[in-house]
Amino acid sequence: MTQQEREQILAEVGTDVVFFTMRQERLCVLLVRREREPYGGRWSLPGGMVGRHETLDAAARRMLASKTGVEGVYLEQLFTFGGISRDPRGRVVSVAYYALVASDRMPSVRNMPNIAWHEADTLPELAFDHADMIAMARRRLASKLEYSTIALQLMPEKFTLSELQAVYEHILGETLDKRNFRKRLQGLGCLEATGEHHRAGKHRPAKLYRMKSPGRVEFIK
Amino acid sequence: MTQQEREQILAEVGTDVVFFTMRQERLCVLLVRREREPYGGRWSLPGGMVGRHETLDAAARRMLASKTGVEGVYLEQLFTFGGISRDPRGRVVSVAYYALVASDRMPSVRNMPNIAWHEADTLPELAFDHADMIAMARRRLASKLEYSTIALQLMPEKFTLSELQAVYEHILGETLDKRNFRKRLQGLGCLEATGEHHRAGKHRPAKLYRMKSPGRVEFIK
DNA sequence: TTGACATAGTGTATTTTCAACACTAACGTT
DNA sequence: AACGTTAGTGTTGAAAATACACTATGTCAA
Repeated sequence: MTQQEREQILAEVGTDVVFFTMRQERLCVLLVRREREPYGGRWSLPGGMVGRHETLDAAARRMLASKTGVEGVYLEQLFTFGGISRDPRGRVVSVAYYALVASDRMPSVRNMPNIAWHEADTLPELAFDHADMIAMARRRLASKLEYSTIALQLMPEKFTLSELQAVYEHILGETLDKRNFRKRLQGLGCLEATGEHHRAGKHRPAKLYRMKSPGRVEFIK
Repeated sequence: MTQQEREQILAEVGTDVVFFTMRQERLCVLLVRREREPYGGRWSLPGGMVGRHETLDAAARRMLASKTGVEGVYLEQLFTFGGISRDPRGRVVSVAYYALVASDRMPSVRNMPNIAWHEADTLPELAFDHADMIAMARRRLASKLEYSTIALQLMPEKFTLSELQAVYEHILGETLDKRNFRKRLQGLGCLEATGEHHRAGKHRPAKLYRMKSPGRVEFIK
């Protein structure tokens, strides 16, 4: 392989992260407003180039930490996007990730006008192929709800079963039967009651639960 | 970003393809013997660098075509491997794919001593992180058997239900009940009897089936 | 204090799906 | 014609998923 050929095939490798959280029972995605061209002014996913001495996972975590300061969240490789013209500046292959953060660990993005949580159902026009990435991440998330405990990564430390059900319903886009839902989730054996109660209005307080092994995602069935 | 920083983050992007077929009821993987260092003499997956003006999928298909001549096979992105030291020559990020080819379209690799099909159960020591790629591809293939018709991509144009069952059993590593298997597969509605029969020994001939939509992989249930 | 309201919490009956299981059919061979 | 070998076929019981409605416990206001 000549040096010239070698130049030919070098590319930039980036990562973009679809960062989900729940806010007011809505699934939200963290977006960053681009300052420069291309797509100046448009919203985009947090992302950037992978360092020469950095793994892909580490790069994705760095993207999150640099924009939000959060660490230790659930992160999973999603898909690698390699369209030839996906970045008008040149060939950039992007390894997309998705991440989940519990709503109580969700970083504040106030005072940062160029970083904001957007409802996943009503996204603005996005830069690059980021809309495709988000769509794929949503599909992956929804399908993982069916066979893993991944939804718990979106919950705060303590939560009620009704809140958990609302998360499932919102992501799946369908309503679930309350009794069947509770039977199934409690049957998994990865939740425990805290003994505390959550008072939220003029009605019966709800029991608070927590994960037995926070951070652990289990496959079920 | 300075030019120097830009150099820092350029990487080579390659693809490696885990190419499966069935031979004598065994799952096999196409391997290529490396001629040069590193890992000179070891077996490796067919792979190479992604061209500057080539999508990732196209690159993966090119790897297959250049080694085997086959085209139009089932191909799916598997995972992107980005370990820092996975290639001792320098930073190479590899987008791994896996591919399936029907046994009757399986290319001949005779007269090519450096290309060979190896049984997936008894692989030699492999170059780079290719053993990880194959292991992941096998897991993915096995799990897709459960919820898609992907196994049909490994079958020749016409096949018997017993042959199909043998493929399932081999990949899943467990025996299946004949009646339940036939009930399920025939119930999918993607097979049709050809009317022909397959004579193979001193016993009752088996009906031959074909896919209604060859090449199409459907999700089930 | 009591009645209205709102959400939490609970069990059973039915349907559907999955799993286990054994014999007859058709061909070749001796 | 009897034997060996694989093809082909239904039923039954168990388990899992689904559908479904009422009581419990708090707040608030009259």
